[in-house]
Amino acid sequence: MSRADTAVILDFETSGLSPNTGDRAIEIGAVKIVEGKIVDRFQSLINPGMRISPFIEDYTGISNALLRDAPNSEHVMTQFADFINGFNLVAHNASFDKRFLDAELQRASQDYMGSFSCSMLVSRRLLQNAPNHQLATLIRYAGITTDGSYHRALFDSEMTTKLWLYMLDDIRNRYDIEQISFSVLQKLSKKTKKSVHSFLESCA
DNA sequence: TGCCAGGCCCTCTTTAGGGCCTT
Repeated sequence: MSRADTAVILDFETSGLSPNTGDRAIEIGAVKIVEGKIVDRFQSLINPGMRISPFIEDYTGISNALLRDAPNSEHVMTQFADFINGFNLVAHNASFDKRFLDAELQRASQDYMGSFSCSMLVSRRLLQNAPNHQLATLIRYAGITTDGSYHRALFDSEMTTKLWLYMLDDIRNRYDIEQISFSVLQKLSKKTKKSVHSFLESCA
């Protein structure tokens, strides 16, 4: 059984919303957890080979001047493929990060074997009383302290990691499940809101 | 020329529309 508390939690900053319309990754951050403990981190700016918009400069705080001297995608993604090797992956709104991960890895002729789970989909099932399911809102809702700025890749992946571990604890405490498998979290995302409780009780 | 993401989820649904979430 592969454990839900052993994974790489990642986050991309990008030039826009879709690699299909020419957008590129400009920063990647990731946290590696093994049995609930942080064992490694990964962070790098990525030179996208194009100028990013003033909106993205403002949104992320990452400037064109910073990116000019950053390593290219092939270099960064080759290192990152090694970092995630053998691990399952988590991201907040994973469908977004998966699209960029796939596109940037392909450029570097790299691949990965792990499966993806989405902290946002899990939170929609588990934290149904949260005001919304934006990462920053969920962090506040969970009472997790912060000491940095959102919209940077490593900080967001650190926050997603804390949220992920908070939700695993929540499941353990509420449903008395000793060990949660990664596949249970993936299945949880596909349950209807109403069926979450009975599903988790059946896992206990 | 004009437009430009896409997957998930809810509901006034399923022959669809619109909000959420990510940058």
